Amino acid sequence: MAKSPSKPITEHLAYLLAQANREINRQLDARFRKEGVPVEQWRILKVLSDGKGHSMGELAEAVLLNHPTLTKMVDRMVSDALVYRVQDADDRRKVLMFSSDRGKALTQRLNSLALSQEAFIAENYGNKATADLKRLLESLIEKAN
Amino acid sequence: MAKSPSKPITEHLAYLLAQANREINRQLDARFRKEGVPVEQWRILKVLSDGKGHSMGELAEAVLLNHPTLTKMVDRMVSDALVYRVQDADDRRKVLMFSSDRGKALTQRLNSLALSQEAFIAENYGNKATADLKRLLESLIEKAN
DNA sequence: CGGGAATCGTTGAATATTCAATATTTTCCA
DNA sequence: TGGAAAATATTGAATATTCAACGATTCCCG
Repeated sequence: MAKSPSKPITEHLAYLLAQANREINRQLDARFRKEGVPVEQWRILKVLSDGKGHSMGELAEAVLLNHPTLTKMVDRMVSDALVYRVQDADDRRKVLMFSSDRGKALTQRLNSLALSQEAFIAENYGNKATADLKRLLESLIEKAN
Repeated sequence: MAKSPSKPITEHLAYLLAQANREINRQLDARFRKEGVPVEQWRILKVLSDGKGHSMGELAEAVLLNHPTLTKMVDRMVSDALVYRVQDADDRRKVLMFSSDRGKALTQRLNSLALSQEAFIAENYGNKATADLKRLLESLIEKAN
């Protein structure tokens, strides 16, 4: 009996997700390059763009970063005057994050870069395929939790 | 006119991919935990499991790592006696990587953990959905290059 | 052939991330 | 009420990744 060949790595869902994620993220990063902002900061700014004040825990969850990483990234963003911290009066363990005016202006520029990427993908990849893919991903994420 | 709400981040393909990738990778990492091996090392071992000898460039491409990161990860794996380097006789700029016996044995254990994850996903998420998702991802990856 | 340009992999320094431990505040229940 | 346990965010040390520069080899073309 020959050695079992075992499924090639390119057929594993985990690998396909990693590859697709890497590629799409690279393209988005390239668009953000001229603003000098990593994708994670866009996510943070976007979540904060409702003006409401989000705790670090909420943020970490929403932007797919763990706490210490987020803390340090926020430190940098505070240095750049994009966001600021306010201690939560109701629960003084918490810190509420807000976007500054400068942060809001940047958010709009980044949003438009991101939307243009989405449009580009939809165009090259097809509207239906894009919609189907999104739906399947949402459903996978929901099941996986 | 009210401030435009702009598309929520959870509707961006880039975000959905990042989220799904993160979740699936976490689960896989948890399974690999008892072997103490990160997912990237499994990818490397898997590519090398054809016994053929792959250059660092090939490997970097295949396992979604950039060159310096791969070099250092391979250094660690050499220390652990999982893989070894051989200078390519035909092109002495190149280094060919091979899996050791110890590496091959580990690969098999990891493969079976990975397959069990795939089975788990297929079961919870549905065979059809899984197949559809894979197909769409493959096609996205192809288009994106 | 000769030599400049390209390719391949590694290195060192700078940067970023992670893990474990900590400080602070709140919650809960005995 | 008192105090142990839980929740929240940060810190510092250890680890990993990235960027730019380098050394070695091969390619290519004048």
